[in-house]
Amino acid sequence: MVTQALAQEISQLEADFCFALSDPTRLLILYALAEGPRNVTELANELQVIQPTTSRHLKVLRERDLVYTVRQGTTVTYHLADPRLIQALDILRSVMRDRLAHRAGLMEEK
Amino acid sequence: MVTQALAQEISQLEADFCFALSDPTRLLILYALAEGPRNVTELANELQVIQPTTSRHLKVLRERDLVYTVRQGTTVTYHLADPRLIQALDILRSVMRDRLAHRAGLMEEK
DNA sequence: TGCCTTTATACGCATAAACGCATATATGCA
DNA sequence: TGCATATATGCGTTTATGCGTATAAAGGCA
Repeated sequence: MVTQALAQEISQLEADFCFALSDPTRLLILYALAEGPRNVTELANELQVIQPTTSRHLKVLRERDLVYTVRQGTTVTYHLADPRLIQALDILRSVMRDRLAHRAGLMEEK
Repeated sequence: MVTQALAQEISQLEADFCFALSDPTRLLILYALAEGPRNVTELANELQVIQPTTSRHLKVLRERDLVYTVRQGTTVTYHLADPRLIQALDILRSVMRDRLAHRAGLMEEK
């Protein structure tokens, strides 16, 4: 089937997209940017992560267009590319909460 | 702040949750299960992935409670744990589509 | 018990990710 | 040009991941 190869290709792209979400620091960056644009130094201070590490995480997000940048002199301000990212993350978070609660409930019964 | 440590812990959990979504085969498994429960052999055949690999991916999903299992004799049927997972993935997919279209538009202009 | 089917896991290999450190690059300004 | 600030990257090390092969474990049934 042609559709099989296509589905695999789309899944590859989507997995790569999700990969960007699979790091706690990157998630914190996205949540911070959801409240407003930040430059690299601000993010590093806010998240208590050293600047090179922050910059590298931002690169991962930037390469996948989850964030975009605006240069103002020497500072680079990062913006969340799409608020729906937060919407999707919130859904995942509530699913996760329910799954954890369900698991905790199972533990009590035993 | 106490909230800082808490936010980091939640982000760690959420990142771990997202990690399960960061592999194309696992995404295809979730989409397949969204159409109905499947056992391991069925999934392996459907996705053209050998059985041990399929089983390993299912373990990743199972450990995070994205899927749950029902045993019937020797066969183990996997179920999607929460339809909202697909909802979140669909949102991510549409964000991704828009980002790719945006990127393609930028390339044309050049 | 012994065999068959289904599913899970151990092992080894190749590859990729994350991080800290040092350093390079870019921009503004004196 | 020279210096300072802000950001990005190269490098080496440690750790994690994905995969194929072989094999183990679990359950049904003769």
